Amino acid sequence: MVQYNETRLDASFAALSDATRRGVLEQLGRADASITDLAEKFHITLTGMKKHVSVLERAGLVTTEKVGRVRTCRLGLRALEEEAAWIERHRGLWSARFDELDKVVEELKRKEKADGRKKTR
Amino acid sequence: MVQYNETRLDASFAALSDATRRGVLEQLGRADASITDLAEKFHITLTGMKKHVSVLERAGLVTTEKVGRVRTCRLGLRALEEEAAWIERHRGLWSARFDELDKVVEELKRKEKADGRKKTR
DNA sequence: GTTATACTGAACCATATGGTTCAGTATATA
DNA sequence: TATATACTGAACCATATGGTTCAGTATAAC
Repeated sequence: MVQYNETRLDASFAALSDATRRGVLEQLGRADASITDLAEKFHITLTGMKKHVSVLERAGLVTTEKVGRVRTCRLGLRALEEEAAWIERHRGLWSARFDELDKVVEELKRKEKADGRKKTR
Repeated sequence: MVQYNETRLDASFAALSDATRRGVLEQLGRADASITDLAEKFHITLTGMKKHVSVLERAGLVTTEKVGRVRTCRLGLRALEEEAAWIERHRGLWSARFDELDKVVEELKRKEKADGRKKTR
């Protein structure tokens, strides 16, 4: 019954798939920054950085506020919760699946041993 | 000192940014499946599904094995560990950052109150 | 009032993505 | 051996991405 916003997951995983944008998030984790700050830090044009920030903003990972001529970027409040939930849920499925396989293997081993007489745990 | 494989993170977050591929992972969490199985399940062509599976495979999230004419897909062993680690690490930064802001706010409140005479914790 | 700063938007470019169709190849099945 | 199945690869299409340049607008500083 876990309900994910598929569209937002699309947007945020896509946002995370770029090293520059992950870097920006990391940076904003340390301090708020203007578009200019970020553009300089990552050696791309202002316009280029603006685009990255827009992507992060659309994904809800960053919020921005313009005061005077400066747009300040900060981490979004929502912050990776949904993404973490999705991944954790699937890590669960994953390991359940592997445990299951393990059990089958165990069972096979057990039977093999039993056939060879001795019963082991 | 945490070292991520940036290229792989790129690939796997990109792989996760598509709802069909997330569905495939979910499906493979329940049972292994052939390309045909998956293509039918998601109502796209064989060729289309093949591409999705290739993307997941390149990201290391899925492994496949061809026996006879059937290619069986299963979850990769690596399974989201790096992605989970990245996200968890940054959730940490995130909340540290917000705690910090909270502290500043607390401090401001405290001062305000102190100015109004009474000192509160 | 002029100039410098900080951003914004449009347009362009090369490449990638998600999908298709069509034409194979390889392997089972009858 | 003939036929059906399961995949594979090439080619195409529309749209998106990550980047640029260039031409603005708005605000601050002199």
